[in-house]
Amino acid sequence: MVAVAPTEDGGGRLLRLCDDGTADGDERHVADLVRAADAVERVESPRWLWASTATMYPRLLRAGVRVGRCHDVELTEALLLGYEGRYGEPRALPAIWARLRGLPVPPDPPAPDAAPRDQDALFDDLPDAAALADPLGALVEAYADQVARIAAVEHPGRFRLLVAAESAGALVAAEMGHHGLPWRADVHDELLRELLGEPSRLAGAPPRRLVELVERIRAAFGGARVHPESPADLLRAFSREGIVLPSTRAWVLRGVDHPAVPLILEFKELHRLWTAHGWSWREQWVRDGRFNPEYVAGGVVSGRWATRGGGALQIPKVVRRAVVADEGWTLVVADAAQLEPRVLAAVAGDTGLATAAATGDLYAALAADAFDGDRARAKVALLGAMYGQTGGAAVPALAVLQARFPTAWQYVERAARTGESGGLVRSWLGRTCPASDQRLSGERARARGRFTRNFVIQATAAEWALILLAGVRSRLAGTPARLVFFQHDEVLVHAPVGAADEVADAVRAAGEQAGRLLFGHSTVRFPLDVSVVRCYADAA
DNA sequence: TACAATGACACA
DNA sequence: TACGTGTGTCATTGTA
Repeated sequence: MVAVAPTEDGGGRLLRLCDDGTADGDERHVADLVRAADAVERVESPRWLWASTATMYPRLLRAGVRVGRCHDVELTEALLLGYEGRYGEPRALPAIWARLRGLPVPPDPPAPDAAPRDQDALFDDLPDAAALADPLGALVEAYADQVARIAAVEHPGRFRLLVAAESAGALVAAEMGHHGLPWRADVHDELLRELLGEPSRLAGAPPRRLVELVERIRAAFGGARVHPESPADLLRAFSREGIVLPSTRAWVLRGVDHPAVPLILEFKELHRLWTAHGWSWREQWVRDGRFNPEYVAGGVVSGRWATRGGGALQIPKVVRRAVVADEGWTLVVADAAQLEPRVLAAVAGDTGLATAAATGDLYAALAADAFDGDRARAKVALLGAMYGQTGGAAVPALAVLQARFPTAWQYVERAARTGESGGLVRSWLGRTCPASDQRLSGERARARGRFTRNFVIQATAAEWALILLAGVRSRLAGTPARLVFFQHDEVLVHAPVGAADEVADAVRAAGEQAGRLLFGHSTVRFPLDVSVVRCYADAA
C-alpha cells in the first residue's frame, strides 16, 4: 500500500505502508505527483491510501492516469462514524477533513452556558503543530485508527468488504464522470421538436406545443387567464368551476371529469420535459457528444449514489433515445432483475423465499407457492412488506406473506420496530442508518419505522450493486470498454462492437461474484438482464 | 432582491 | 387499480 498526500506546489509526499498502517520504508517527496503516481501504478499497482478519491482522482484522470485500487479515508470515516452512531456529531468529519489537508481543526462550538475560558485552556485547544504541517502523517494515523476500529465491529470481514466496495465505487464514479455518457445532441433536438414542437425564438419562452396547450386549457376554462404551470392558479381555476381539489397532482386530476384535465396532464408532462431535459439542459450539460454529470459515491444515506447537476439519475425514458453509442461501438445495458426482494430473501435467510429467489422470476415462483399463481398479488405483497405499506388492497396479500414467510416478515418488522423506538439498523455489510435526533412518537415514529424497514433492504441492494460495479470495472481493466452509466441497479458499458459478447459475459460473471461475495453459498440468485444495443432506449 | 419552503414529478 | 422507501431539479410562492 502507498499513502499519498498532495502538496500545494503540485508535488506530493509518498510513503509505503503495511496493511496495518505501519510504515514500510522512508517517506519521499516528489515534485510532480501525477507522474510519480503513474510510475508507481505501472510498476506495482498498489492499493493507494488517500484522503479523498473525489478530490485526488479527477486530477490523475485528466492526465490519463488510471489506478486499480484505493482506500478512501473520508468515505471510510463516514461509514465508521455511522456504525458508531456518531455520524451526526458536528465536528467528527470536519475535524479529520481539516487534519488531512493540513488545515486548522475547527474549534468546538462553545456550550451555551459555559463559563468564559482562560488563556491556558485556549492554548490547550490549539491544533497540534506537527499534525497541522503533516497531512501525510495525519493520513497514516487516520488509516491505522480506522483499521483498529474496523476490527472492533461485529462483522469485521463484511465491513472490510464494504470499505473496499465504497472505495472502488468512488474510483468508478470519478472515471464515469470523466468519461461521460455518449449523447447525440442532434437526436435529442429531433425528439424535443417532435414532442414539444418548434422552439421559440425568444430565449426562455415556451415552444409551440406548450403555447397551444395553454390556449386550449384557457378555452376549456371559459377563456380565463390560467397559468397551468402554477398549481395554485390551477386550483383556483377548478374551484371557480365548482371543483375543489386537494392538489393538482396527476393522479388526483385523473379522477376529475373536466374537459381541461387531459390537456393539463399533457401540458405537465411536456412542460417538465422542456424545463428539466430540454434545450437549455442540453446546452449546459452536453459537450462534444458526452453528458458529464458529477457522480457522488456515498451521497445517499442508504449508500446509493447521488449526482450533482444534470439530474443524471432521473433521465426520463423518452430522452434515452439520445443516448447512442459511437460509430463502431455499442452499449451493453445490464440491470438486476427484482434486486430488492432477492436481497430480502438473502439477508433474512428465509428458506422459502430463498427458494423462490433461486429462480429467474421471483414473483412468479412466489405466486405459485403461496398466491394461487397470482403474480401481481405476490409482487404487491412483497413490495408492501419492504416499503411498510399498511393500508389498501395489499393488506390480505401481506397477511399471506406473514403466514407463509415468517422469517422474512420478521426481518423487516424488527427493522421497523427498531427504527420506531429510535434505534439504529444496519445493512448486511454494516452501513448504518442515521441516528434519530430525538425521541419520536406517533406518525413521526412510524415514518422512521418505514425508513429503517426499507433501509436494511435498500442499503444492502446498494452494496450488491457497488460490488457488481467494482467487479465489472476490474474485468474491463486494460480493454477499451468503459463504464459510462450507473443507476442504482443498472449499468451501461460503452464497448467496441466486436467486444460486446465478451463484455456481456464479464458483466454476468461480476453479478454472480457479487452475490457470492455478499452472501456466500446462499441459494438466492441475482440474475441480470443484459442487452446489447446501439441506443439506450432500445434496451429491454 | 435573495433565499427558503413547497409542490410536482422524473428515476430506482 | 389504491401512495409505502430513497433521491434531484425546476417553478412558484412566501418571507426577510
